[in-house]
Amino acid sequence: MRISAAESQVMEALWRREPLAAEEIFAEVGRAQGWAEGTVKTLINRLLKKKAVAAERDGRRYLYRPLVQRQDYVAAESQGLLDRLFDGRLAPLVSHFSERQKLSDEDLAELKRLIREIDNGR
Amino acid sequence: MRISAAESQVMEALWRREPLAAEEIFAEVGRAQGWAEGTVKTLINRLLKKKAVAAERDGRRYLYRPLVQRQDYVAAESQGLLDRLFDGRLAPLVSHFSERQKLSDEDLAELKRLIREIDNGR
DNA sequence: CCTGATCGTTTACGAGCGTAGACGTTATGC
DNA sequence: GCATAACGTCTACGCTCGTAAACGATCAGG
Repeated sequence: MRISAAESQVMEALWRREPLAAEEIFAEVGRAQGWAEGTVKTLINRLLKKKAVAAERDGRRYLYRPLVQRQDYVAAESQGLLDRLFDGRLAPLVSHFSERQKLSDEDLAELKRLIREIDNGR
Repeated sequence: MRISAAESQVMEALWRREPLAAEEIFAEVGRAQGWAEGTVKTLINRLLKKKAVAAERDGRRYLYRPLVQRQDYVAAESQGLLDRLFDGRLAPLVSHFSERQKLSDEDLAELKRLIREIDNGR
């Protein structure tokens, strides 16, 4: 079951801190997005139905936890993009950004460091 | 104006070869996707309304050309993903894939070559 | 000319999404 | 105990998408 864009905002809040009550989720993301409280409630409910979050009672209210891991969500989204646009390969994506002058010196340095690290681990 | 997933299939066909008639687009992507011809016609029309493709008459039919460039589409999608999930930076994305064992030796080699290239250009 | 094939245009419909109000239930302070 | 505030649940509505059929115009062959 797919997590929509608005829903992912709620998930991000839960991935940052967990568990959260509806009120807290609203404070974390709803307000920033300009959402009414009802909107946040709907999103939470849809995520519950999708089994992306779990609820545990806490007195009069519920506390919510993510069931889907951010890792997995990020992996699915990234792989999807890579498959759709870059033939499933990473290098063309990096290449794309470098061609668009979207690679700062800092990015480049980070990439180098990263690659050295990976090399060391093999 | 956003290009949807199904619509992007049509765009991909036009990016590969241009211009194309509706019939050809259907042959290129519709059939592979298991779409009926009507479906392809709808997609083309929506893309026309979105000004993502242009039509020029060719006898009894139209030939379609992309108005949006693949470069731009890819850039928008990629940047969106990066912003949403990786704080707008490329290195964390690469890092993500390496952590998930999604980097083959080949990928790694390609990345190295790429970085050397970029370095030479600076 | 008329008719059928071939295009494009219009209409349709259910699902998901963004957005949110209405309604119901329950705990709690007076 | 009762009114009220605080939660969660249910209902709603317009829009986009995926999917496609129906309809209408037009060209070509008989």
